[in-house]
Amino acid sequence: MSFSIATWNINSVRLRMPLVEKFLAEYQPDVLCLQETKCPDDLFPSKAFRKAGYEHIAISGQKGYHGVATVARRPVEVVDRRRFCDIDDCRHLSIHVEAGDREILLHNFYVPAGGDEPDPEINPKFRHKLDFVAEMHDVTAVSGENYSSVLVGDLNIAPLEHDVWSHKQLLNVVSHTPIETTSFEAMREAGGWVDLMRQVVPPTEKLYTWWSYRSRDWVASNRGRRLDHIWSSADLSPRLAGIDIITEARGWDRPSDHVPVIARFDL
DNA sequence: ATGGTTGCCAAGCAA
Repeated sequence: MSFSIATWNINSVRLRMPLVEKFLAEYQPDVLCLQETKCPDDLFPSKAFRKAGYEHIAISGQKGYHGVATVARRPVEVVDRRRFCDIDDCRHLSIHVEAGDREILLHNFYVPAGGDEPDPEINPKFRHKLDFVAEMHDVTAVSGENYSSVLVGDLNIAPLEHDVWSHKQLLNVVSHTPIETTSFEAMREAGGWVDLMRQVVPPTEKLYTWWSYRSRDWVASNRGRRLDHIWSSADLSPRLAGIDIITEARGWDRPSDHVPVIARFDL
């Protein structure tokens, strides 16, 4: 059977619910992981999700900032809402979901953006980001005979040279500094995670999931970055049927600055 | 080098 998982930093789920509905109707992923919902749990638009066929909803939200949610067309069981760096931010949610011949442990992450100054000594937000990634080292790709792991989210780091529009010009820009990209890749490899987007698209090819709001014409300038990621345990990688980056969503009315990414599996 | 935009909510802060 086919099974698909989508991830999307929505930048306010309530404001963009019409776009979420459009996306779900058009692409019908089995599971959708959202980040930056900016919505307390009691105000989450559950009704609209149920109406769209996504009756199973796990949320970890707070007022105004951060927040993650995982919605699905089949039952999900919350495994954990982990706190990182001893801060109460809602940046992680993990669930179990049945998919074909196996159970999947699915992590939904919103890694701190890190502020503007890429120096942990003077910028506490950058320090927090580095500490957060360091703490992610013990989030590992657990797998067994009928058990696999997937990790998705807005990880706010573009690790490879062609994950940004200009490697040279972004080397000192938060999201692509060597200290971030090195620890990010080390963390991914230590956890046993496979970068599924790069399994499909060779690292020599440009690949973006985010385009800044601060540009007159995001299409013409095309100064994107790959900040959103889908990783899996090694056993799932041969079952990947494809990756879809829904770039057109950046051009929808009042869009998020991130676009959805979908991984399709044959299970 | 700087400023560019958006969303939170009603002033700046975070991204």
